[in-house]
Amino acid sequence: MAYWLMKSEPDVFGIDDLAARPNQTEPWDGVRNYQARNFMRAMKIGDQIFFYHSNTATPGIVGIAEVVREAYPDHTAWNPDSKYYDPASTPNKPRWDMVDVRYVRHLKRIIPLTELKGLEALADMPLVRKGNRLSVMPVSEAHWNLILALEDKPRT
DNA sequence: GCCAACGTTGGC
DNA sequence: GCCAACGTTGGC
Repeated sequence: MAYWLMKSEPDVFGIDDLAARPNQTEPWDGVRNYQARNFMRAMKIGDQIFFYHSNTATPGIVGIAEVVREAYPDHTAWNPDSKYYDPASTPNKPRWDMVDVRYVRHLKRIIPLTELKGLEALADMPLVRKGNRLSVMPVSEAHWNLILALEDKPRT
């Protein structure tokens, strides 16, 4: 089993929105970056995901989700009315994929980006590197466990 | 709202 | 294939 981190803007679709969906499940559509898409293609059912809130007052990891359907074509790319429309993608030759993710739980507290940046052990995590804009990224098992342990610790 | 960093596009 | 211009991300 692998671990991932996926970013979303809470004003658009936050973890509370995921928890409120039927079956607490939602297709992760709208990814229009090749690197992020390729990571989604590598996801397997049961993989665990850190749900990250970006573009908000306190960006950080807020909860956990899991993969319940592996990569399949993102049909929003074919819809001219969608803000994710990409005329280069067609049903015969889909360019973009998505996965379905299901809510698992909120973390006991938000783990803010500022706190993650302060941890030497996470220095090589793409998330904390300057200028990183990847919206989907792998998380090593060591990092996953380290970050999970933070939710029971008071902020340092 | 600003703007640094980065990915993509398209002219040549 | 290069690279300038442009658009987007996302922290602050």
